[in-house]
Amino acid sequence: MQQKKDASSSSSFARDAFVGQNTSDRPPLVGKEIQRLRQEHQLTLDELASKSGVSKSILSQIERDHSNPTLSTIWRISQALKQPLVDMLSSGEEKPRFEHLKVNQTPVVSSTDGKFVLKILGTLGTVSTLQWYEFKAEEGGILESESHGSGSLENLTLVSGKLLVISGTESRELISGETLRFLTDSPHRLESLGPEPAHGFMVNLLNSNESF
Amino acid sequence: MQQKKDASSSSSFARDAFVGQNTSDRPPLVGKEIQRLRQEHQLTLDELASKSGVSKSILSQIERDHSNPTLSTIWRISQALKQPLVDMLSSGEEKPRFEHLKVNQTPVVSSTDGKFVLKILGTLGTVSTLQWYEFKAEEGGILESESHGSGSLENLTLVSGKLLVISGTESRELISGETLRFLTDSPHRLESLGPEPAHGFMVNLLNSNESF
DNA sequence: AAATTATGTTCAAAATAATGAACATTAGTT
DNA sequence: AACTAATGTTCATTATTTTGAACATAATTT
Repeated sequence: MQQKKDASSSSSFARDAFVGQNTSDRPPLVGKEIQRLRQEHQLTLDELASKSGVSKSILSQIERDHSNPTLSTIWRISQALKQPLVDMLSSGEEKPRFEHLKVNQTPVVSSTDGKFVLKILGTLGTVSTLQWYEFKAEEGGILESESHGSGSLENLTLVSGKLLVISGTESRELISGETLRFLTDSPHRLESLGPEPAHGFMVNLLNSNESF
Repeated sequence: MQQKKDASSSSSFARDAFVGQNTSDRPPLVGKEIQRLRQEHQLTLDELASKSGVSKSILSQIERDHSNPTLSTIWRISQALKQPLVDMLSSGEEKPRFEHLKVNQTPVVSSTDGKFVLKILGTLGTVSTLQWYEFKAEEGGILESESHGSGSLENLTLVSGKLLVISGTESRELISGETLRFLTDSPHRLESLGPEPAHGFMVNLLNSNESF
């Protein structure tokens, strides 16, 4: 049965077509976003239609969320607007954009004598493990670490002070502004040489196969 | 006209339905990914059908990429599989372009008037792309950045000063010692509020699917 | 091995997305 | 104000997706 068209089937779409069993949430409404992008590109419906190969009429309906576009259709539109398909779809969804850590929420590790303070700024664990830190160490402050495992990299930047780095049998002395990247597949040690406190950043990549 | 069905319209789909004018690339093939997820959840087609409200037959066809699903359909499936719709779609796309970033995804670090200084401390490119920076900005210094692409994360720690962060429509104010983690899939902007210079550290992960 | 069950695939019908042409509306000109 | 051009919306038709039932196939039980 061909049933009623356009206007009627349109409004029925918005209300009926999406009543799955997830009544709470609904599929992303891409209309607004597509319209925004099209206007940003200074395109008319006709122009976008010819660029994308999607008919003007369905574009009009999609922009007003009166149609439930096909994957292929959304994709052709996203191509014409040079927008990653995924971004277009996620634009509507409200996602947690920010994670704000207050001062006292930042984990701090310090050496036994309190002279070497390490602040854990962040961790990512998807691919391989990544961690980064800020450290401050007064003269004589020492940080001893076990091996982080084969293929682990430590990236150290000294903002101020002087720092002695010993990894395995080798050692280097860092001065303010310098960066050192080294393997941490063996025990290693950082020592603030003073006299001013050492201050810097550190990025650690564990178990990667990154080479340099 | 009802035309040929199933098997025939199926194979015709794969070849014909997608011949837009973007002949080079094609919409993501979600079939494999959906099947993988369904099996991972130990669900049969019948079970997924009743969970999602999408008929078994169309599930079968979608999994074999013999149908061009509707946004609403993909969404209902993604809900049933507890998978963010966006992840499901991007899985098929060739996204492991580990090393090679396209132009529009290359972070534009614009230090406009010299009041905002960004020091690139390091880069790693094996898994996804990782970069980290130190920044210093006197009062009024502004750093404007384009989107770093979908799934990009910026991790900002402020050592001293005051910093205003605007991403999309949201904004946050950071004070000394605080850390902010936010998505950078849209243009964003950092502004030193002064009076003392803002000094901090930034770790950017591009094209990850890390969430928080 | 036949029967039963579980699982996935195809069929005909129904619902709906997509198309091109006609229509409506607004903006700009004479 | 009427005319024209530009842009967006609705209409009738066509093409496809989606559905539920029938069918096919593989796995398990009796």
